[in-house]
Amino acid sequence: MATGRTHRPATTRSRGIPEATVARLPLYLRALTALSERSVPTVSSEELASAAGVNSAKLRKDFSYLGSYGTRGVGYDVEYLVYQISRELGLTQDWPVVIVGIGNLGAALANYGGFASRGFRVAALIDADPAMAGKPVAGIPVQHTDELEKIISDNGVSIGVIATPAGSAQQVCERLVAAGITSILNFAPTVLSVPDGVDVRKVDLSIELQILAFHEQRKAGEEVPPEEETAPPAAPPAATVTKRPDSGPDGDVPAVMPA
Amino acid sequence: MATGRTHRPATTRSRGIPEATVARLPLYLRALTALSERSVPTVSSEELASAAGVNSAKLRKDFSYLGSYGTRGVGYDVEYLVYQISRELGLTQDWPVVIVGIGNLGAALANYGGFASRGFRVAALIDADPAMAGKPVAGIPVQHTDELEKIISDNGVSIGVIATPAGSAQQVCERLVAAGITSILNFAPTVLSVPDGVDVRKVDLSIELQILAFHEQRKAGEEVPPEEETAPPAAPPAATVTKRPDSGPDGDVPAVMPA
DNA sequence: TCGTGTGAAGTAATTCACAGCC
DNA sequence: GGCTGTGAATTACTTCACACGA
Repeated sequence: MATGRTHRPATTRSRGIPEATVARLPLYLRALTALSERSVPTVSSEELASAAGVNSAKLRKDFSYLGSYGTRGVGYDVEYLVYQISRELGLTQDWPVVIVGIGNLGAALANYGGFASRGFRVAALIDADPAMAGKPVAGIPVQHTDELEKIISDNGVSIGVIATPAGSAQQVCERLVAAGITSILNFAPTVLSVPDGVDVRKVDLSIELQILAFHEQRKAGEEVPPEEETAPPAAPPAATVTKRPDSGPDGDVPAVMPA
Repeated sequence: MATGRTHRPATTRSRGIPEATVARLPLYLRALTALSERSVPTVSSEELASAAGVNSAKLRKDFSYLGSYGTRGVGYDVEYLVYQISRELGLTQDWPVVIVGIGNLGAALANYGGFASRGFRVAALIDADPAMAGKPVAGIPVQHTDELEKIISDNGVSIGVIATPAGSAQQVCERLVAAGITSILNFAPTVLSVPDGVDVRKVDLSIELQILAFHEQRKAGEEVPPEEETAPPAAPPAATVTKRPDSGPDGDVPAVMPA
């Protein structure tokens, strides 16, 4: 999962709905919306689960936390379920969001159609570069960071997206929080620290690739058998280094990587 | 968490390392790299955990799956740990990746520095639009989809990034897999189906925002107490609809949302 | 009869708490 | 004395399997 919460221990069930379930509701919603467009009236847990890429037991259990919205022997009413999930997710109102940091990524986010179509409205684009100020991106003029507090309070924004370089992210985060933002989606490759009551989710492209590389390496390792010992890596610290019995092939050279 | 695996049940412990631990290793690595740049020689689990945004018990447990790389009473040797985690993640080799779909997002990804700096090399950019062919993005000329198979086999690419519109994603995915790709990072808002042995991770911007909206709504709901009943929503299907005792405030109107 | 809804069972992840080593 | 490493306890999540209602 490209993501993770920060505050509020994952253990806290939000209104009794497990966090893992909440994370899947948008998936179900997307599948249901597609069915709705094709005017499919009802759907079984099996069909919907398959469209959402999960198994049907999980889906039924997930829905059971919301209430009993299906009909035994029949399935779920698509339109009704779309509404119930939308309401549960808070998508029956629209949420103004601000995007801070209008570089390549910020601009891509501003242009991303998936926001507007799901109850999110880009209320403002903010960048620290004065040269950007006034330039329209995705039809919205970029405003300077100086205006940040005013923009947020004037528009009643509670969700902020950080797409700045890592070095500025914490500072931007603090200004957002001070200005009243209580939910942050962070694309900067850095850990944000926020006070209690503020939610942070992060999306880190390089972390996702690293996780893939881990599994990729494993696949490769299965084909190539033992592999002869190469010179052991960087000098261990002055300590007895034990290794798990099942630990993998030794690599070759330390190769410390840049930031 | 912006993400999730697809095949290979999450239950499968890769070489004994829990999936949840693997997902945190890149986080530790990033924190360690920062310490390394500041020439900090050793770090305690407490300090490192705080820098990575997790608690120290979790961090120590995570490291215990890799081996015993610390020194009791002292902490962990930064350089050594950087190497060990890099090796575990497969980052001591570099991984060529292809990015398919060079729109706003694809271009942003191509320009993203975090890839190159961590062992990933953008081997090629691929787009279906003939008008894009030859145009350089991030210094790399875009190639046409026709070349996809050749590019992958010529460069021995095993990791692919899909940044196409949702409608083309599955088809692109199938071509990638047929050409030998075994790990996919999917930015298209769609569920990809892949054969066994292929890993998929997804990043969906709109899903992340929806999860934030859920929690945001909850916060708002805590302030506003009971709230008078509004007219009940969309006509329920012909069935007795039960609701969980603790279910939330009723919204107002169905408001079916577009795709 | 069919498919939902859900207790119960099973599995994974987290946290506790302390023995062991420096 | 301080901090790692790890079994044990806890909590969260998933899957099973079947009663129940349409």
